[in-house]
Amino acid sequence: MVSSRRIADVAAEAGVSQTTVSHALSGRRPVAPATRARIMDAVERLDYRPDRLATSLRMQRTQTLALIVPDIANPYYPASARALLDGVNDVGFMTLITNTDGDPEGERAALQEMVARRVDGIVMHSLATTTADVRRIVGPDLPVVVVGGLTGHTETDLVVTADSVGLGEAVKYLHDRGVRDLGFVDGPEGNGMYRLVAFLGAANALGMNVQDEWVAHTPFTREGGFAAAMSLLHGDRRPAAIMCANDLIAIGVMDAARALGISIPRDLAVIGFDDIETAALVTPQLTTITNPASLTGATCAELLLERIGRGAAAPYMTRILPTSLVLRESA
Amino acid sequence: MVSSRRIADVAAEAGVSQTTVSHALSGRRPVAPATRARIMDAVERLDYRPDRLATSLRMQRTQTLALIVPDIANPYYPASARALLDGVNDVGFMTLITNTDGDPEGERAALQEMVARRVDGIVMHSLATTTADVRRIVGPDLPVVVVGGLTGHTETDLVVTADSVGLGEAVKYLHDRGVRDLGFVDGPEGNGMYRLVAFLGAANALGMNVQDEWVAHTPFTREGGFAAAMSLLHGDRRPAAIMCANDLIAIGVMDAARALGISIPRDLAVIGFDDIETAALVTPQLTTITNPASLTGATCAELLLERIGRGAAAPYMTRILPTSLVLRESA
DNA sequence: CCACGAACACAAACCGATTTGCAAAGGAGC
DNA sequence: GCTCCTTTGCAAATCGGTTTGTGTTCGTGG
Repeated sequence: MVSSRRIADVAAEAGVSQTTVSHALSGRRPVAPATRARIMDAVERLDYRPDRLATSLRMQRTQTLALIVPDIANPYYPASARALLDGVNDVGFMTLITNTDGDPEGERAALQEMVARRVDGIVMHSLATTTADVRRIVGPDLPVVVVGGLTGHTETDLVVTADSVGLGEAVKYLHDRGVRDLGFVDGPEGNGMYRLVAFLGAANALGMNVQDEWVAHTPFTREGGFAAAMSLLHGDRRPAAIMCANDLIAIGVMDAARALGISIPRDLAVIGFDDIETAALVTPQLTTITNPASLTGATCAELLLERIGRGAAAPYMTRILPTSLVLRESA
Repeated sequence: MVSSRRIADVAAEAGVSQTTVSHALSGRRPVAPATRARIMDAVERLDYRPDRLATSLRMQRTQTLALIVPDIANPYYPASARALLDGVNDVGFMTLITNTDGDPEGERAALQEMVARRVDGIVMHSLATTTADVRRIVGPDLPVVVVGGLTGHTETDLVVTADSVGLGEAVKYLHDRGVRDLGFVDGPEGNGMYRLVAFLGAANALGMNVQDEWVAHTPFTREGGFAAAMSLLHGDRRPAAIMCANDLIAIGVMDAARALGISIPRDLAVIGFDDIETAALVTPQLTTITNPASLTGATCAELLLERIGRGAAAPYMTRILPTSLVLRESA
């Protein structure tokens, strides 16, 4: 109630030394039951709560994690963030969240700031930074989970979705329905382009026709998808289907089709990526590829806690999460 | 790169005292340009970055804020959070985010934890705690902005939306269209029920017929809305319109109507609250009341920074943000 | 040649906790 | 009644910075 109490106040109130209070609270050394009771009583009376700052400085751990995302307002991230927060709150961690807008410089700055704040671990949804870059910035010992990087050689723990599986399913589905002319609207250039690459691989494997002007880059937003599709659909020959790097882009593409009087899915099939909640609510309902956001967040929490428990020496871990095609109305 | 450097290392590298390094970096005392250059050089070479923990402990400010929300995965909050984060990042603040699920005990625990972590300020979307409770928990001096509490006597800074304005518009709109029988699906009982109260006020003023069994409480989710509507629409006499405490509930209500073969808006009008992005994408498009999420977050940032600048003595501030009816297809 | 100011070093206090080495008190065993 | 051990408490060092008071050195102007 009054100004915040220090451990010395508690010691005075209980008539013991600071040391004894600390030991009573942490249990690192035995304290007589009667003494402990007096101390607890004083703690209660003074409404004492240890300063986590001082504790952190002394213990060299902050019980704090960092979550670095491109944009928390992008509907994919909140679900993932929620699962992460739930997973780590149980063991007393709080989480600092920051946005980078996918900007490499922003990602670097965010990492440095988090290091300076001595977080115990970082979860990063990286678009523009490799795990090697990350490791170089944060130093060799800090637990880091990168979401969505490249598998294979990695210098952080990794959670990836098997995008190529879902994308392959989707391309095959379109192929089976007779589609041959395919477009793809990717995120901004230099975002890693994993999905574009996986898409092109699958499309090539089935001999699909993907013309260069049917591949566009745009921000991961509804507006971005709209703009990209408007120019992409204006050529004299247009693709029979457009796949997108996320659902918001796909919704924007559907906006554009509507604006141009193109019927979905009859004249144009549209497939998104992520399966955000909205995907099932739009008209027509969006056919998309599930990207298990909540599972991703929970897996990050698991990996990070395991890493914190095992130390930096243990080999890096990679978890691959499944994706799959969800058929609805847009394709 | 190597393990993290301390200020003493920089002092040694530059051949000056620790004191001079600190002064050079903070500018609190003059340092000769040549010396400063040597120091900056050493900082660069060693990749030194001051330990924010130690600085925070000494300076008694953490450059950290807390954002306490019921559920970051609820689509209303991310937009608000993003605006808040943007507003305070510019001045070097990072933000701890935590979820309470609207649980009073969770809200109390979150507040206490944030106080123990010595955050410089708190933004709380409160459902179950009064500003007086908050003030008692955090002590008299900590800057706090509560979103969505009761205006009038308050013990924190306050950002509220003028819910009654939008609700009044909506009720009047329905009245003008000849609707007399009205229902309301509110959030969980004990959530403050500001919207229910405002709704009832507006409905009474126009002589609407709001039967007790047409008012329900349910979680702020799609599933909650569905369940509430299923039982609400089962009576032998049902309302001609249902208004809801948020859009997710409203979407659930529409699910229920569809399941029961009730046509919207012909047989039942549905009006939501918040105008989340999805509202414009569902079918039929949801008529709802705008709740300017992004503006709310930005306003919280402003208020908090102003409060931090002015100190605890300045009188509490209240900002009232506009809401208004957005006509779409569901009513 | 002296006075004065600027630049900087040095040592120490401080923020608020944890942890260690050491000493005192108390009980058990003989 | 004495020794030995266990239990418990105290003082001080520590985490890594910031800040202050004092002292030293150097350069400049009178």
